[in-house]
Amino acid sequence: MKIVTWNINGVRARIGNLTHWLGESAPDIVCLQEIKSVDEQFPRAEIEALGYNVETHGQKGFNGVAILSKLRFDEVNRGLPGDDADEQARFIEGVFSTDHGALRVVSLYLPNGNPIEDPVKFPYKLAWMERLERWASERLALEEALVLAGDYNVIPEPTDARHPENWLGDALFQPQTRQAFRRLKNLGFTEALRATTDAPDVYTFWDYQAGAWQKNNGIRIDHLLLSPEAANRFGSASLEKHVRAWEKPSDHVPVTIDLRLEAA
DNA sequence: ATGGTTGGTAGCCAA
Repeated sequence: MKIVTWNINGVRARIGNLTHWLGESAPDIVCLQEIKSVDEQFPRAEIEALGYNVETHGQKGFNGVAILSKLRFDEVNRGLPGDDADEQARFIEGVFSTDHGALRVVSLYLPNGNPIEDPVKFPYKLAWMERLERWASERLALEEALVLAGDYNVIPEPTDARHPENWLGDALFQPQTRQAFRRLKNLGFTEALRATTDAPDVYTFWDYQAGAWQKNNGIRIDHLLLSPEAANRFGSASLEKHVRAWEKPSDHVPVTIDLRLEAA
């Protein structure tokens, strides 16, 4: 089973890109972030025509996440628990049936948090990470295959940036940010891409500005965390970097994992 | 080098 996370940076601006990629990559489950669309305007018909079930958690203008799946959804949950006042659409969970029991897949878009001096934005990021850790801890107790996939807006280590020195003042690379990500992982998750390779220069995002893609000035901020039950079925992770060179690309590329699971 | 680019939206904001 092929599961992918991709920050698409505007699903309506990228629908041709998305359907073409779905055709060539043929993923089973796709976690999208930054759909920048309300649910009513999500281009679901084009995607359903390719054989996918579509569940969205949209918002006007910004944010928004979705899960596309060839498997039928047994259950869908929208929003990260822990703060009823949080109206930002950054979290959706789907549950599926496989030949090895339940599979839970989350598409998450973790807050950016910049600028760090802002009285709201960076604290919101850290609070969101605390909520995620609490939620993940509860889900791990279920002892099911769980995949937390998304744009974490976290550069875990200096080797995850081409120029780490340029990110020292950035919310994506703050010590508190990195520590919160480590705390989450250390609950018992396997980080799929780093379980596959420890090579440097493995990036998932290149800014549109200043020729970042051409210079390979990237960062690795899109991650898939696997529960022990998912890690036991894990094959390998890979990047679909070629889509970054397409016309009108997203600034992120798809990150793909293979799990030895089949739809039940 | 405090630049540069993009999407969504309608003024700039978020990234």
